[in-house]
Amino acid sequence: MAGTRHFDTDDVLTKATQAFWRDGYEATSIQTLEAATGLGRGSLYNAFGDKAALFLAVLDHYAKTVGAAPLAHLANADVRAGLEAMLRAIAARMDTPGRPRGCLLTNSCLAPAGQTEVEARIATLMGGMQAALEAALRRGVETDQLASGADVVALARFYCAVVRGIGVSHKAGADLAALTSIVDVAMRAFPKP
Amino acid sequence: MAGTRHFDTDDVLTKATQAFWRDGYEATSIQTLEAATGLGRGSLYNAFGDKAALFLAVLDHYAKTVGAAPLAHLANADVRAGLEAMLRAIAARMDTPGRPRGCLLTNSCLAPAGQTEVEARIATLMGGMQAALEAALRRGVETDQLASGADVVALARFYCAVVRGIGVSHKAGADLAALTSIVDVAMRAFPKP
DNA sequence: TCGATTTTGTAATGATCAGTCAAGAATGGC
DNA sequence: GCCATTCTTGACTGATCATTACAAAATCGA
Repeated sequence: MAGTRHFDTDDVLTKATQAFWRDGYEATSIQTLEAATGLGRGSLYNAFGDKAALFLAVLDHYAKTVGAAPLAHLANADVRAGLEAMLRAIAARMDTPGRPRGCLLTNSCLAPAGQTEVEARIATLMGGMQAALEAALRRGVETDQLASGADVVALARFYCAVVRGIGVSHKAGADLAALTSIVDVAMRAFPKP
Repeated sequence: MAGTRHFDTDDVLTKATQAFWRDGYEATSIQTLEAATGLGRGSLYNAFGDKAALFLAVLDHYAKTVGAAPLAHLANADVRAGLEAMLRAIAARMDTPGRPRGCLLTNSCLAPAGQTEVEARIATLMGGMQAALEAALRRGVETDQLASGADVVALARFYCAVVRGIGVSHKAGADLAALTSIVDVAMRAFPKP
């Protein structure tokens, strides 16, 4: 029953992402991944390498799909509106039923396996979001939507922290109404032009 | 070498807290706890029960010591000043060298132990902080420091999320300057009287 | 001083973990 | 149609895990 690959890599990564997202890196065993993906042990090791390498592939896949989607709102010409839309999109998507709770990156950031490479990748991917926020805010300064003295780095750090706080709150059981009320208050920290 | 207890319960709990805080519930083995506390396997099981029961004791010990300390600032008559002092104290304490990164409760919430009793305890302890914030903010409304229409529940949720976001940011590598800049921005969301 | 009780150290248990390996099976190039 | 290559399967390995059982040792009440 072999010779050519029996599965689609993206599909397997999506299923593996669900498993890691739901249970965390350490609590997700190879056996769990076999059941989640439908692949055998050997196929997983043959296609992705060891568990840490598979997790790195999962992190990248998550960042490209789930993580990147809300960032598109930052392209809005109105920086404040774009930021708010991004936050609301993040809150709304978290609430979709059947989806693992919280954010995979945030969850994994706090459950390090001692794998330095994994920690570095998480830091890189998280830094990407902060960089995107900084870029959008800097554009806001250039277009006079924010005062020229606005501390865009501090603002980016803050809204990054809010996103992470929303992830933790959701993981801890918060519902959509609670998450959106956090967004409401967070937007009051946005500086006037 | 036995007959009477050779250790102080609080001291052992403090050492066990460090271990769980640093590595997380699952990554902390009984062997690690033996080394961290200086106790043998038998003593640990005899004194605390199984690993989950020990972790519950650790969570309570953490909440009573590390977690409760910053909340004292909320007793300030000036609600806004008390809240800001609490946030700054949390940020400052996180930065102390040698201390495990992040917040034990937040870390444990995101890296679930699979034990429902543990998860329930974490939710309870986290809820305690939100309740303390709500009480302080409600007092602010009663003393006309906040407008009577202020949504104290939403504000409490928001500042709770900020604290969690600060914890994640610190775990992810943020330094004291970064954490305090998050506090600076967060305080701008506090409503004017 | 002596027996009952509690604590401690150590060894052993069964389960589960990540990772490996050899053999079988199906494909593609020729 | 055949061979080399690639993929899958399933059993296996050694390590580590939490937990228990048991015996030695030390204290306390009498």
